[in-house]
Amino acid sequence: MEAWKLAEESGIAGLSFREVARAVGMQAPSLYTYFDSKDALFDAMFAEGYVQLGEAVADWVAEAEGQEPIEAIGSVVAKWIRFCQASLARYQIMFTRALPSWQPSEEAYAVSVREYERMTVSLADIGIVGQDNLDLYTALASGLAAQQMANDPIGDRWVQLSIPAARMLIDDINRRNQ
Amino acid sequence: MEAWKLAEESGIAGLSFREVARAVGMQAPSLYTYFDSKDALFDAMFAEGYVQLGEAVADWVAEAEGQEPIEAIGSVVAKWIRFCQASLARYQIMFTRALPSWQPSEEAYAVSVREYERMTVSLADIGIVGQDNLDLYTALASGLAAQQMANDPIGDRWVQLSIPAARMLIDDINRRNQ
DNA sequence: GTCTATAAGATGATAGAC
DNA sequence: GTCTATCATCTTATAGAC
Repeated sequence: MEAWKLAEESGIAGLSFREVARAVGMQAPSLYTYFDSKDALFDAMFAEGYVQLGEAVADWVAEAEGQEPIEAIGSVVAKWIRFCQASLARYQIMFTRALPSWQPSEEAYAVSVREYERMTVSLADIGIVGQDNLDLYTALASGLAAQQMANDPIGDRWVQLSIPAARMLIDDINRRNQ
Repeated sequence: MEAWKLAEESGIAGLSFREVARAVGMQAPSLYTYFDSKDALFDAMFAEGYVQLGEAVADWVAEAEGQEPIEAIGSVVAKWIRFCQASLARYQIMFTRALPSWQPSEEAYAVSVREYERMTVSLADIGIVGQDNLDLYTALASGLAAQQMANDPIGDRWVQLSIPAARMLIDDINRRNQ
């Protein structure tokens, strides 16, 4: 999908249907054969982003196999932040409300829900269960990513805090479970 | 500033200079008397957002006077998330890279730095010092806000986790300081 | 300071030929 | 399926009258 590259410069909200057509060697009307509207294009990008995330997470989880919970979570979060950094546009459409007037279709949304549910299974394996704990986990991870993207988009200032953050969370959960 | 209202519907990236002029009872060319360009308007909005935040934070800190660190931080974070929820456009321009091709001017940026430094002083008062601890704090707070804005923009699902999150952070810092 | 008029161009989307 | 041509509208920004 060429659209990702084009959306990097001015953000997902600045993406032009015409430009996407041009980038794939078409005129704009021809692209309407593949996408009914610009919103349908956003929809495809949203779903594709979650498919990419699903494949990546499978690898990350496999690589973390056998590690202690803190290292496992910390390393997966660090890789997830890198995944966000790899594409601002993808990050914006998947995880923020950069396009308030756009909503994913039911089908596209279902893809993201499936990915969330897979995440909850992985987290349950290492003892993170319950909605509040899951919400605290997503807040911590997305906060590291948000700060990294906003204040150090090509560096690793918050990436480096992934392990300390994971330790903080795991210790907190263990303490409350005593 | 009428511009905020207009930017809510389609996000800060969808804000139109023309529309802003209209909303304040002017034609677009007249508004150029006050702002040299659209970027200059963004600049003024960015700076105004930080002025509003500064005033609000002063109140929040006063209200938290005498509370224990956990309650003090938790209540300020909860109020900060509400501040973000009050305006998506303000949240986007102040805390995200929703406009990748726009950068605040040096003067506007200085306003945000001053606000950050005031925050570090308040946090130092309750024992949160050192860049890593500050970065962990901003990650935690901005993560709660990011999840709230993206997944429950008018609710309080992550707002309610402000105190538990503050407890997690303070306990973690205390443990490391032992 | 504010206006009308306009430049110069982009946008999403459609009609209809081939 | 892809194209040219076009619609209708939007955009930022400027020139110049009052």
